[in-house]
Amino acid sequence: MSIKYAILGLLNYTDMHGYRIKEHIEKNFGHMWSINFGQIYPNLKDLEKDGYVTMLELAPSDDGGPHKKLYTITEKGEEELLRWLSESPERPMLIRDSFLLKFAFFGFGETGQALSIIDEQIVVFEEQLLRRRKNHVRWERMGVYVRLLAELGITQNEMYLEWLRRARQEIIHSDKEAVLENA
Amino acid sequence: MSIKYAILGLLNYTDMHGYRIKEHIEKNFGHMWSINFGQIYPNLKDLEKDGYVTMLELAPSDDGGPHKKLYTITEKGEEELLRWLSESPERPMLIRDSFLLKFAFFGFGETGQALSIIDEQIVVFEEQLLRRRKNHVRWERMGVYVRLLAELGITQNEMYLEWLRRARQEIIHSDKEAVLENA
DNA sequence: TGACAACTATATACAAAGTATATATATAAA
DNA sequence: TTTATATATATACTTTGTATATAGTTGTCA
Repeated sequence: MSIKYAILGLLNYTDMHGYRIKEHIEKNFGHMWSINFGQIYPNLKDLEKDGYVTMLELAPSDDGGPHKKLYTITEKGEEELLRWLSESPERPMLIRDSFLLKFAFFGFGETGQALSIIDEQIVVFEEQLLRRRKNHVRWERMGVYVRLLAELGITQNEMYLEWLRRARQEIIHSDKEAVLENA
Repeated sequence: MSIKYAILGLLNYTDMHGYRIKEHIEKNFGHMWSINFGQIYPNLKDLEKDGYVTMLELAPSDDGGPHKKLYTITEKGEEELLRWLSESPERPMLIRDSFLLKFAFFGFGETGQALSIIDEQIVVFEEQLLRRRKNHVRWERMGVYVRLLAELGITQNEMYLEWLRRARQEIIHSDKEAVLENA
């Protein structure tokens, strides 16, 4: 239900076609948000059907480029976006993360395997943190809200890395204890 | 794909039926994870079809209670769980949160509305933090991994609350500046 | 120049995750 | 004894996410 509003929100900045929407999300929110064409095109159709956007079909000859469908938000669409903005968000966020799920069951497997997967995660999030810090400069000029979101991403990333490193240490520690108890 | 492994992991602790699985998740991970019967029952059927679990049908007369289907993990199921544990998690976590999405577009709406939604979020996460802290004592006895997960939840929650409060202040600040500029 | 890769662009089938609701029995309470 | 609540399963449906097909455009390099 919220993907429709994500698209509507982007179209409220500027007219776009599906491909451009994906590109925009990837460039600006690629580290914390991703979307697929399989979600974009059907949703654009629905938004048009509901009268929230209008579609202008551009034949290849019109601008030299490939066949495009340019979408523009309507007045009804803007109203709907504002209505949604003023509405309380449904339920609090839920974290669906296959690493954390795995982590919960690491006790059933071998400590060595757990540690090497944790090490992989540390690398992944170190790289992500670098990307986020690099992007932060660009986002600073895009208004409070976008800047604050970017800062949340960075803080959350730093905290998560700290936790991963601490987890690593504590797992090693508790493993040694277990070995001693068995001796 | 990972819900199957969540169920398999729980069944590796002890035999359960669908209703009990939901109850268990709600009690222990209800603040960070939720699951529906519509996900549990079809997945249990699939797991049985694939030979990862066996099912024992209990008629109402057998134990006095209502009709139950007790599921037990098989050796093949345990092997599959261990194989999955040793595998690198697919892609890093992605946060799907309707509040944060809304936040990105708050600039299109009125500052007052944004602030009141932020205030609601603060209340929600203050309550959640209390629940998490209360549960922490119970989780301390459940091994390193579960304890570390609980601690991640608490730290993440504290950090998020701090961010919400800071965001609130900075939005008010930048709103005053905007008013002055217009004057 | 002409073949081939990379990029732009849309579309659809499919799978997984999540929501809503229906059904039935058992137990507790009023 | 009726009613509400808890236990238990099932299924239809919606939303989200993945994979893949199709087609024109641009760039390149042999």
